[in-house]
Amino acid sequence: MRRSNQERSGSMRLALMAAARGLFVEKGYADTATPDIVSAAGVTRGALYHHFEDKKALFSAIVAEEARQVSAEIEARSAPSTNERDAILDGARGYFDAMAVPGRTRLLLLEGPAILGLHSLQDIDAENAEGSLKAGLAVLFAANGKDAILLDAYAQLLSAAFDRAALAIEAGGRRDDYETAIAALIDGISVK
Amino acid sequence: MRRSNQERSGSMRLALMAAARGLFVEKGYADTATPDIVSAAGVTRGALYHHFEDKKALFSAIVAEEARQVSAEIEARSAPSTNERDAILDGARGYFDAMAVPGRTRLLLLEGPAILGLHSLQDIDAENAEGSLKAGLAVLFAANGKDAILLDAYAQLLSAAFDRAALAIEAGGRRDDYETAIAALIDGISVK
DNA sequence: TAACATACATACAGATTGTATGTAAAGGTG
DNA sequence: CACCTTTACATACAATCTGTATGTATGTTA
Repeated sequence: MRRSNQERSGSMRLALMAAARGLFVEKGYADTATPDIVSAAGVTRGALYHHFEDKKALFSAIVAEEARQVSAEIEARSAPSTNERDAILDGARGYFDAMAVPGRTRLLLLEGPAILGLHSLQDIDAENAEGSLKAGLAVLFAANGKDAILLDAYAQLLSAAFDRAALAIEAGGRRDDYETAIAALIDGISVK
Repeated sequence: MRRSNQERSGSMRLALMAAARGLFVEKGYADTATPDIVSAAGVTRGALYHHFEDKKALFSAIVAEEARQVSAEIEARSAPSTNERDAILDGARGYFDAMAVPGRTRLLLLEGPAILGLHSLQDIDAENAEGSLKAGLAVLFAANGKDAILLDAYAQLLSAAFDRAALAIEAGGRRDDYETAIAALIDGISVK
C-alpha cells in the first residue's frame, strides 16, 4: 500500500497523541515513559522523536488539542442565546460538558499548567474560555450600565471559579449546585 | 562538637528542605535532580533518603510547611476584625501577603496540585485557606439571613478566585484591583 | 563499656531521556 | 525511468537520574 508522506505523518501524529493521551491521563505525565507511549501506538521511539521535539512537545500538542475542543464547545453553546446573561451561563454549561470528557481536567487544569507553565498554556490556547467569558461579561456590564474597569479581573476570577467547579463536579459534586453558585456570582457582580 | 541525634536530624531536615525549596522554585520539581539538592545542602544523597522516603516526600514536606505558614497568616489576620465581612476581606489580604512570598504560588498552586494530587494536597493542608473562608462565609450568610445550602460551593469557587488572584498579582496585576473584585464577588452573594 | 540504633556516605542496578546513526520509502528532476 | 534528495521511521548509544543496598561513624542505652 502506497501512502503519501503527508498522510503517513498525519496519522502517525494522531496515533502517538492518542496513545500518549491515554497514558498521561491514566498515570500522569511524569510516570508515563516514552517507551510505553510508542509501544501503545505500535511504533518505536524513533517515530515519536521524529514528529515531536521531545516528550513535553507531545504533551503540549495534546493539551492544545483539548483546549481547542473545549473552546469550540463553549463557542457553539453560547452563540445562540437570546440575552447576554444566558449566553454566559450557556457557555458555562458548555464548558462543564466539555470538561466532563475523561482526562480533560487533569490535562488542562492540573498537569498542563504545572508542566507547560501558566503563561505558555494561555498562549497555546489563544481563544480560550476566559476570553469568551470576558467578551460576554463586557456586553453584560455595558447592558447593566456597570463600568468595565475591573473587567479583566472579574473575567480571570470567574474563569478560575469555572475551573474549580469543573474539578469539583468531576470529584462527585452536584453539577446543579455549581451552576447555581456560578450564576449567583455573575448576577452579584452584574449590578451597578 | 557533640550534637544529639534529634538536633542533627532537625537541622538536616531543615537544610535539605531549604536547599530543595530554592531549586524547586527556581527550576521546577521535575528539572531538579536529587544530586543538585544534596549538593546545595552540602551533604550526600544518603542524608536525603534517610530523612525522606523519596523525592516526592521531600517536596510534600516543603509544600506542607508553606501551606502551614499561609494558613497561619490568614488566621492571624482575620481574627481581630470587627464584622464578618471585614474578617473575610482581611483574611484575603493576609492570604495575598502570604502568597507574595517568592515561590509560594508555584509550590502551592501550580506544582503542588499536579505532583501530589489535589486530593492529597487538601489532606496535607488540613486547616487550609478554603476552610477559613467557608467558616467566615457561614457566619456572614447567617448574619444576612441567606441560606447556607450552597455554602460549600461558594467557598470552593471563591477559594479558586483567591488563588487565581494571587497568581495574577504575582504576574504583575494590580493587587488593589483584585481585592476590589474579590470584595464585589463576596458582597454580591451575601445578599438574600 | 558493650550492644544497639540512628545518621549519614558510598556503591550499584535499573530505567529513562535525548541524540546519533542507519535504512527504507516517498518525491522531485533530467 | 534512472538518479538524487528528502522525509519517515528504526536501532544503537551515551548521559543522566532514581531508589536501594551496603558500609561506617556517631549517638544512645543498659
